Amino acid sequence: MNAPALSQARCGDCPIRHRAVCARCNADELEELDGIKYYRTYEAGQPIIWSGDVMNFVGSVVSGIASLTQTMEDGRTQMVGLLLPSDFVGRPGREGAAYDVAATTDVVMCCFRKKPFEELMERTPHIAHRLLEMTLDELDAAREWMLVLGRKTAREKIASLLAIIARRDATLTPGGATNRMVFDLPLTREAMADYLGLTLETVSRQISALKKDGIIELEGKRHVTVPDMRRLMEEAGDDSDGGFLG
Amino acid sequence: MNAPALSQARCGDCPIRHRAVCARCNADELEELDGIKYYRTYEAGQPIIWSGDVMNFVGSVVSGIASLTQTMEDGRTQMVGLLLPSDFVGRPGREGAAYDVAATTDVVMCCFRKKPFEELMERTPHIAHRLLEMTLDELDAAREWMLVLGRKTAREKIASLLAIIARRDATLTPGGATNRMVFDLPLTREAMADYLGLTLETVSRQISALKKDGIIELEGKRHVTVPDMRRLMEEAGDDSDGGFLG
DNA sequence: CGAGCACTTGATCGCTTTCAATAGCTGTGG
DNA sequence: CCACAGCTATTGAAAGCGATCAAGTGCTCG
Repeated sequence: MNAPALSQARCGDCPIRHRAVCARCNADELEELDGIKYYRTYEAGQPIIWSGDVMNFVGSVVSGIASLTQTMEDGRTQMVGLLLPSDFVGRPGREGAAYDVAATTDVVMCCFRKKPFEELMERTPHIAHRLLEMTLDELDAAREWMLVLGRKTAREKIASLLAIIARRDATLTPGGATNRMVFDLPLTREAMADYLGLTLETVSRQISALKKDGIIELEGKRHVTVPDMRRLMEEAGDDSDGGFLG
Repeated sequence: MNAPALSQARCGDCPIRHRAVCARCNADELEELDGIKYYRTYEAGQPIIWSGDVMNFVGSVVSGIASLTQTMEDGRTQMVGLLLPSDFVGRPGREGAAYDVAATTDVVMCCFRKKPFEELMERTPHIAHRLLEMTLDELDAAREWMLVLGRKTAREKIASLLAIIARRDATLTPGGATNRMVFDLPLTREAMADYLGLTLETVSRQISALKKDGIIELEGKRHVTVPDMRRLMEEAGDDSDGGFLG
């Protein structure tokens, strides 16, 4: 993590410049954002926000992965979102946080104090418009996940998760989407279970089964090779390849 | 259904005027909307939009209930949203529909041709801002539902659904939220199953069980009395009363 | 009166959970 | 250097919950 370097970084050099909430901003608007932004870093496993807390800031994930989770009184937890670089955290116009946010890997956040950001958004349609677009995308993702949670088998759930991670990796990697994909799992078995609505034992079993059937290859616990994405998509129960390949 | 009357209705008299996407519009803006809007009615069971179709319009549900569903090739379906009066249908800035939309009860929609609406939105922050707000609310609802789908038991799922319907009824009814609630189920057992990620047999069994245990009373198949909302909320597994009562 | 539909109820099956033991890895301290 | 604690992950055996298969009820409508 190069947080110290980042804390002086200009928005123009920002790695998520073209995908985050500020994607549509012009030079003047960026200048304003520059004035109210600050960076924060979190180590893997650390909480970022507690559900119910007053939100003093909103912001974007610059690097690393964070998770959004809900917990019931008896301890059952469900991950309701995975936050990747450029994803937005916090809801303008609301006081308290609705979910727990935690760093899954080491995370760097670009934060804005909430009030100034809200004021800036009021008079900057570029930001409001981009935020609407991002929120609609998240809503689509959440609804896609509802199908996974409600109707897919354990094996299909695992395959769906691996496919999503592979796809996201493809968008960040030069070379992009190919039929053979190699990536590292950013989640523990328990985090995968929380995301998929399963137990960690079932996750482990199904990963072993996919490995035995040659759908995936494992090196260590986290390094995954998918020799044939098409087969993985079939296992996920998605129609055709979900648009993964051209 | 009084669609003929509605087709001449002015926005000022609209029953969802203060909650829909046009909630923040001033008189001039309403005038513009008035010019591009038209009403359409759908009978219970009819499709409104097919997933993948080109969307020619967007719009608001004026009365009745519509459902948003996803379907896998093998026929498994998951409802991903319930559209109530004032809810918005369609996504500005996207060509095709992502989900099937169908009328669950008889439905009246206030429609806008997509292009003119998008243009109007570009120069009307009041609309864009309200749409962002509504989308954020829907995202919260979707995430709450992810917890239901991923982690709750069949009995808790049914209780959660009944609680949500009761709560929505309370917001529309004079008198509002009380500890004793009476309402009609707007969904068939099958639709409830699709929403909850269950089979219709399990839905039926759990409703019978809740009845046997005195959590609910049934008159016919659809008319529900909840003698004690607190008990229902407990069955749903929600912390305390979910803010239902003051 | 019979067809069609929504719903209920029963019996059985099987997938996922639960409970439990073990393996592999990393870091710490004797 | 090895022992041991602590953590993540794997694997096995048994239990339970919801799905599946199947029959039957009650209602509406032609």
